[in-house]
Amino acid sequence: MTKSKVAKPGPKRSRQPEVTRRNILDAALVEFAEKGLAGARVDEIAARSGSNKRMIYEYFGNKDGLWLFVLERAYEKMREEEHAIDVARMKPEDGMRYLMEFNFKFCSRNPEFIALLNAENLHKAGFLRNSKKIRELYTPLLAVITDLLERGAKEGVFRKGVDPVEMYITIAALGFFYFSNVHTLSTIFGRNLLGQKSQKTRLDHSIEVVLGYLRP
Amino acid sequence: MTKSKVAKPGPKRSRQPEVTRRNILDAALVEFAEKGLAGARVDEIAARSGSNKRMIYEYFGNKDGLWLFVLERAYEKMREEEHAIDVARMKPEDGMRYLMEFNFKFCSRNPEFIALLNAENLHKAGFLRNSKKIRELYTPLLAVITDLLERGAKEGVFRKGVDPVEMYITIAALGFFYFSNVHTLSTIFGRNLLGQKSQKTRLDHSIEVVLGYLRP
Amino acid sequence: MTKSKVAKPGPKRSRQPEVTRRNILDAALVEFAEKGLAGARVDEIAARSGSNKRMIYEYFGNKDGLWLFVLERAYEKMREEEHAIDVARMKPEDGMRYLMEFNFKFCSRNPEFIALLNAENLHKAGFLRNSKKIRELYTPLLAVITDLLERGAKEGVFRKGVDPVEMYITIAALGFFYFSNVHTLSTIFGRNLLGQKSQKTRLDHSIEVVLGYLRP
Amino acid sequence: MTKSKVAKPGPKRSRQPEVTRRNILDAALVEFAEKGLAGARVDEIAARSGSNKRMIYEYFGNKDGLWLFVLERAYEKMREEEHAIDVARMKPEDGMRYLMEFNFKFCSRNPEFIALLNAENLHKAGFLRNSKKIRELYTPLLAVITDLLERGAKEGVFRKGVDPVEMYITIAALGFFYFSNVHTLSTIFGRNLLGQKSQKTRLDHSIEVVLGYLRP
DNA sequence: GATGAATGAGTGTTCATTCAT
DNA sequence: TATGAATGAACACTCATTCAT
Repeated sequence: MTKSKVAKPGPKRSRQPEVTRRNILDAALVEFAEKGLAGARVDEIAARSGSNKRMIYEYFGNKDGLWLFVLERAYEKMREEEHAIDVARMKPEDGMRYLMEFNFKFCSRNPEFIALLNAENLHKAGFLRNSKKIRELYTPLLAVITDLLERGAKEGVFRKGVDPVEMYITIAALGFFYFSNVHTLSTIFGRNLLGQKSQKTRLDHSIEVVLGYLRP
Repeated sequence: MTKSKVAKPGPKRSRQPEVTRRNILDAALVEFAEKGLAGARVDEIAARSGSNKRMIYEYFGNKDGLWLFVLERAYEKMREEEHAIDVARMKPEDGMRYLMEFNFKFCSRNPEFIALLNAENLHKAGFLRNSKKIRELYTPLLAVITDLLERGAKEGVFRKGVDPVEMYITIAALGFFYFSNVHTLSTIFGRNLLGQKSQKTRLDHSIEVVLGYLRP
Repeated sequence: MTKSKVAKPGPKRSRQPEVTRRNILDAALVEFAEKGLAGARVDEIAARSGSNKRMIYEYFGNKDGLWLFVLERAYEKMREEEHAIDVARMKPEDGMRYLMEFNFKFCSRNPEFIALLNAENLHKAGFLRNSKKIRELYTPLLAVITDLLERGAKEGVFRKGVDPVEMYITIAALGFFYFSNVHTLSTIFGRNLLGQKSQKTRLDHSIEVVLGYLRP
Repeated sequence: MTKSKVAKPGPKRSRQPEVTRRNILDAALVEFAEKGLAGARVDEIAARSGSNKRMIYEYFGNKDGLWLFVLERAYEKMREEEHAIDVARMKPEDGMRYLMEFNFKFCSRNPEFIALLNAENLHKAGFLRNSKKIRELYTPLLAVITDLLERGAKEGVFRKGVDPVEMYITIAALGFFYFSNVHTLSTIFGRNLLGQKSQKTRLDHSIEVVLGYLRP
């Protein structure tokens, strides 16, 4: 186990700040999502990133700073995808269906996002509240929902007077909760709710609940 | 085991195993709910409990063991309250309304339960899966929902063919998600969603969603 | 939020891995020899080494790992010195005399070695058995003894048919036991057996026992 | 010490001070011999003894006090057995043979004694030195050896001028060392030295060494 | 005399963070 | 910019010992 004193040539000194930064963020996302803020290990993030601890402190100040960056990045990603949604020309019912499917599937393929949000809620959104960046990322989904509800009501296919914020929360809940609690639910019901079939059944039911409710 | 004495230990050496045990569990519930498993501190739990660390290890083996006990106790508590629900003689619609209200308000007044469940899901329900005790506590709510759906369908006030498990998840989601994500949602929407008014609005909306969906 | 930390200067960050490592091993040897494995304190070793606890775990994994390294090093040291012995050209009787003296004096000036071996025997050689390194360090003394016995027998100055392994154990015993039990023996006999004179008397006697036995 | 009572304590509350005392000492001997003073656990001793910790402190003051009692008892036992030796009427050579066999076999069947003595030497015989009781138990073996050497010399079968104390140490060494270091030796030589055959070979060799040396 | 709950000072180990190179 | 050795505070957990019953 004797370590040589010879100065090592440095096998992978990348000297690519942006790459290093991104590698750290990627590694941190995984680690934080797996273990939460308190459970995550800076050493582990450094190892996973292929970089080293010093760089984490260089770029992000400290563990908490890194957490904030990861959180901001996760929100950005979601918002970017949400922006891609265009239901303006869809029929209200189709639009709502599409939108719920998007939300459901986003949760399905981004379990880290779920974990991150739950952790952030554990901290009473302390980081989020201090992030100007995130507060500015007002969810565009709300605008889309508002538009759909208004058009639906005007066309007589949706009931009137539905509050868009409540509708938003309901839609979010129907997707998020399932994946957020999938392990405890699977355990209690004795089924693997992450299976393809279970997910489809769940999505169909959710859509039916919302559309059933919206019908006048 | 005498439980006649008050929970607060005397000046020193109270010598009441059951009381000590309970005090530790109470303190642990608070600490775990506030900081999660990794973030919780055994020292802090000991201090809060008015006892000392050694007793924690005496009664619960280690931190993980304590976590499991706290989790089991939280589930038990919920199940006990659920058992008290009797909607057998209510009209299906009233029963459903009552049941949703119960679920919503349980989440509202037991934020620790929310935090605990989220943390347990972070661990992929690893503890839950190993707890025979909890697995046996099959949620009685499911039976109640099944009964309501059947009676409602028979009486023609509810649509037919609704899967009780899906219905259960939907109801749970509509209550749990709101309180689970209340801090991030409050931050993003810039309102205090924990206010009485917001809660009432939310509950009313949720009930309306479910009943609107169920109407044939 | 995660941990409150204050930056302290720290007077000496030597940054010399090999030196740090060695300092730890040196300190550990003393501490282990003085108090055994269970009685030794990692804190104490860190303090004596002039380094800190974290480095111990960095280099040796844990207390047991450190013990193993110390043990291995002690064996290596003995083996190195043993290698320096060259009795090939000495007359058998002189060679045997020299060899016993070496063994006796090695024990005399390496009391830590004695303590270490006794502790390891308390653990039923559990660490030794798992150390590939040590098992490979087959004692060269045995080869030397074998050669002496053979030459002596051939030359007619030593009795024939003496088992080298038994001879080895006898020689080892006559040196090791004295120093291993010197404190209890001194107490019981009411003399300081560590004195120069006592040691000389003892060595002379031991040599005489072996040579007396070996004479045909 | 009354030995009339049966060793088995009652199901609970035995109210037999002497029995409790003895059970504790028995348990402590095993625990101390297995793990040394520092490594032994008071809890474990209490559990093994079938009694409880309070009694240990009642009877022996503290852990160190218990150690001293165990040590004294071990010495007493050895001295009692040594007293049973009667070689006064044996021929010197037979006497010496018998005595070495006794010593060897005593070590063989009392490994706890070995462990205890080694531990005590680790502490530089600190406890022994403070035990008036033990210091008074001057080894009777020495007298026996002196007698044998004198008779042997007078009869012309043993060499003259052999120091009895040196002879005592040599004999002790030849028995004690083998069992004291049996695990490390077994590991290094790759044989189980505790086997019947190995022991016999060893004893025969030891006797031959001493007798070979003593012959004029 | 006996029991076992209670205690506080450790004890090995891990962590986020800093600094020399 | 990059590296990884170094640090001390904290962490989970253990121990000998005491005390109420």
